[in-house]
Amino acid sequence: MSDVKYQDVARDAWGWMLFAHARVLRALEADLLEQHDLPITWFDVMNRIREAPGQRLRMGELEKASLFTRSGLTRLVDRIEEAGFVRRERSAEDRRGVYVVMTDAGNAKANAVIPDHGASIQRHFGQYLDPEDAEALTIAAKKILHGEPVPTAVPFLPNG
Amino acid sequence: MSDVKYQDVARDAWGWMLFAHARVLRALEADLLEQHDLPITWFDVMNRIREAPGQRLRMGELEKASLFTRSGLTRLVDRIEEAGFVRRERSAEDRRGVYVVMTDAGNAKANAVIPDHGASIQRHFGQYLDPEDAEALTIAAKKILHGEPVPTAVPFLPNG
DNA sequence: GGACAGTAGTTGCGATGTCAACTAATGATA
DNA sequence: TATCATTAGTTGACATCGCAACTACTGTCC
Repeated sequence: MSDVKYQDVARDAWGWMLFAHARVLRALEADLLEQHDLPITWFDVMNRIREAPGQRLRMGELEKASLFTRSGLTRLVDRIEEAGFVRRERSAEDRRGVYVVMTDAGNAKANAVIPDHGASIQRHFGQYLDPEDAEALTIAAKKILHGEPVPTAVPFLPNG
Repeated sequence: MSDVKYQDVARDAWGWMLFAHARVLRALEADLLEQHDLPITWFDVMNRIREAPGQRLRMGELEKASLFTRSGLTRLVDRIEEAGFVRRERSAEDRRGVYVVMTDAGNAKANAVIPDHGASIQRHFGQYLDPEDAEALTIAAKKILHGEPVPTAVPFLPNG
């Protein structure tokens, strides 16, 4: 197989991946909003904080885990905080820093949402894949991310 | 393998796919903007029009191919038109309708961009995948899109 | 041929995200 | 301790996108 042809294979894969990604994401967003009135970006941020030790995370760490920009996160956390699902705490050690912390209301909300969201992923994504397909997809994605920093836990929504 | 475990496999795959998607898309966008001062959304729309018979496409067809909403496309086409890469022509048969048509400047721009964009895809995506990985990814993506309408040609950027 | 449902596309408004500039705190250097 | 580069996070200005409402045109039904 020539180099040119291989490039075509890769380019095709990228195109199809993009299309599939967009369709699934839209469906998941719609489900979450309809069933729980929760934007998927909020849910993603909340899950990352829940996964962190002490259920709290600095803005900078959230940025690395979420692929949002810092300023985008500031505003996103503003909204989630206003809804009462997280709160900000100034860091004692470094007074520039802020911890974003889960609230009880936030944890309750997340616990209510997670089963339905898992079902949504199954319905719009997993249902169509054999286990080998899913494994292959995971392997390919990890290769693409190669040396770059990746989330420690598997995300529900890495990029908002 | 239990159902629960299989759901986890699928959910993991979705998470990793999302992360990989976001990273690659950001890199491609940045390259295209830096090398050719062209937003990737513009490039995507232009390519879809180029692929269409007569290098022209109705707004509604563009909507199906791009996963943008109609109103989003109206404004996106506004901007591309203002830059001179496409133009609108009212349909003769149906005077409600509009064709978006490539201009010479638009074709020249696309021709200049395509090789570099292909190289970007290779650099940020294809480089890390064996041919089998890329094939598996394509197969999985097609399965996910199952019965839904899909683009006739493989897109560079399906979802803007 | 007049009413009216349906279709094509645009527009007003609001929501969300980015970039660059900013404030505030830290830490190293002298 | 004064200076200054660096880091954490926020804010202002702006761009983009979606939903719902709108205009304009088509085609059908009576």
